[in-house]
Amino acid sequence: MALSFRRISSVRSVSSVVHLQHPLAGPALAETLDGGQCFRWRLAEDGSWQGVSGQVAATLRPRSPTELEATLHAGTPADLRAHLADDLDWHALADALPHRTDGHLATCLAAFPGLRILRQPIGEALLCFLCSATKQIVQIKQMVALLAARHGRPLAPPGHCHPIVDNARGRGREGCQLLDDIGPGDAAGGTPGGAAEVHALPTWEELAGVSEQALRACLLGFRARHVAGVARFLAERPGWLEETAALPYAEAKTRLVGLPGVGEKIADCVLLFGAGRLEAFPVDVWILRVMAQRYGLEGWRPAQIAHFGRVHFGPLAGLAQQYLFAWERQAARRPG
DNA sequence: GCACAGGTAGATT
DNA sequence: AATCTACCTGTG
Repeated sequence: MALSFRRISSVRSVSSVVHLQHPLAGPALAETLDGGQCFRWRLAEDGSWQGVSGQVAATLRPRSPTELEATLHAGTPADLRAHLADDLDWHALADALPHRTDGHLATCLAAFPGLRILRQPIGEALLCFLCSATKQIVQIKQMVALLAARHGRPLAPPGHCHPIVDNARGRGREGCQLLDDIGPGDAAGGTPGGAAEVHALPTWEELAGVSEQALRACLLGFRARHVAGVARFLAERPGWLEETAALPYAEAKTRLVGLPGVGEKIADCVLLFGAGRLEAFPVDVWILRVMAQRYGLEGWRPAQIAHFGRVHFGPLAGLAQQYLFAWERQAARRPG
């Protein structure tokens, strides 16, 4: 199979080495896990990546461009493999973008070789991007962490929280400050002082039972009304999201845009990150800036930019968007 | 104190 | 159909 898991510890252990079929390292790894396409991965102080998606909770340690040491706190290797979308050749996909005739795109590709679009459960993508409206990534992560800690189901029993890693003494402790830790100064909702449990994001069924006030308490602000509205809508329509994910792109997008709080941009994010539709081309303020400043499309409106993107970048426009976004964020962090 | 943040929806021109 | 504006709230 694409990606094999070789156990490196005892029978009960959850630690494995993930052999990637396609290289994922350096800036591409960081940008894939923490570049605004998902909001539950974070870089720990020891250099490991800790994250949750669906039923997966994992700590990843890069060993080589094609090897990740993966400690699974919850979920299966197959789940992790699917989340990382290692069955697709992301270098080949990037090479299929029009970088030979687009110098700026070529620059972005060279800066983040191997950048991926992760596969997230569509319901989680919808929830996260409903929270994203006019918020910075740090704050979206905060909201999502609170939603999981207060309203999500525990993913692993408390005793399961210390991974056994037998090739080093006592390493693995850091796996425990995982995920539901929401930073200093945030008293409520957490497990006081003790080892944090790993929680999944609440399902939409679970969210239907959460009051708008409780959602606001998770720092959602006006987005709480949108989340509550979507929860009410979906509660009466089991399978609606999954059916939507299976529809052709245009039809799926039309359905999503009908949800409260979901416009063109969020619908495209849900389809790109939650339904594997690489043709979806979300147009946000960053992309608007990129197109104005680097493609000379000053004054174009979002709908025009979206059309340009689909035509210019083609069926993998969403991947191009992620590269452009990554480059622009890096430029913003390090001017000059 | 004030603008701004990976937007959306409803009102106004 | 293009252009405002309110909507929440943490951060600089």
